[in-house]
Amino acid sequence: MPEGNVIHNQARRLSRAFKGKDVFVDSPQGRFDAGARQVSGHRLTSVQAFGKHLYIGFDNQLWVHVHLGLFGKWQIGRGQAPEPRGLIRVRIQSADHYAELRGPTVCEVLTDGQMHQSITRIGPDPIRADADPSRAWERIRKSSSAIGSLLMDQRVFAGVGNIYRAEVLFRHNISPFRPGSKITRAQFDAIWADLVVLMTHGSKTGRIDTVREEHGPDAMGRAARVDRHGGEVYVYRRADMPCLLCGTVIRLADMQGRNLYWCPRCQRR
DNA sequence: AGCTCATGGCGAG
DNA sequence: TCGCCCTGAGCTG
Repeated sequence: MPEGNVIHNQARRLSRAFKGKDVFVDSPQGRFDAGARQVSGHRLTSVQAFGKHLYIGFDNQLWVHVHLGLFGKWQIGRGQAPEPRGLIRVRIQSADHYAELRGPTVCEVLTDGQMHQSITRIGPDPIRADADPSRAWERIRKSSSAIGSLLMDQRVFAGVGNIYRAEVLFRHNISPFRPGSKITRAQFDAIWADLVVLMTHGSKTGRIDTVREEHGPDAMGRAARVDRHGGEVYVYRRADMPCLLCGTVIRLADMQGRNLYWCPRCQRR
């Protein structure tokens, strides 16, 4: 259940384990048999992350494109792969590592042309050095949609998910309901710069920590929330608990089918 | 055993 | 906006 930071983290780990190696690829579950056959036995040449999308390249000019969706999970280990347990869509094995993929929403083989076509549909990714934030700004400044929606739109901010959305808006005192057109250039620049720092950090740790040092464990005499995913956050999954900065009860609403958390006092329209 | 929930995204209406 | 797809964990009985 990953946001872009986790995909980048896994891309690095997959690269370290398999890049430059001849790999055996199969699908114990069977749903990716045909795809696995197209790349198995080939040298794995590249692992790229764009937002929440992962592309694994092989020396026959084919890519395996993976999107984990809400349930997908990679498990990477050293040594021999264990007996398959549960539903394993894809398994990659080299002489000394193995990786298991479960529950992805997308798992498909792409040609080189299709892969490049695919990445043009993905917006700028704050974790990538080659990202162009002006593409995001151009969409936001003329949009009447709520900024809370725009942050979740992968054509606007690639890799931002429900946790970063809630947390970055809290950090900038912006209501998730404010329309994109009411976001100033300075606010956008600050949000983007913050996402670069937060998400790059998150890609190294594999978790999402957003609480500023000065608001650490003793803010208002309350411990900052350590969420189930392992990171320390201000508002995410803290509905009905007091805001760490002002004590107001954190609110929960449904925004396009996803849980939205915010502090109605700290975050202004 | 069965239900609910989750860091996502798509297509139908 | 809704329903549906993907899987497993953590409850409840």
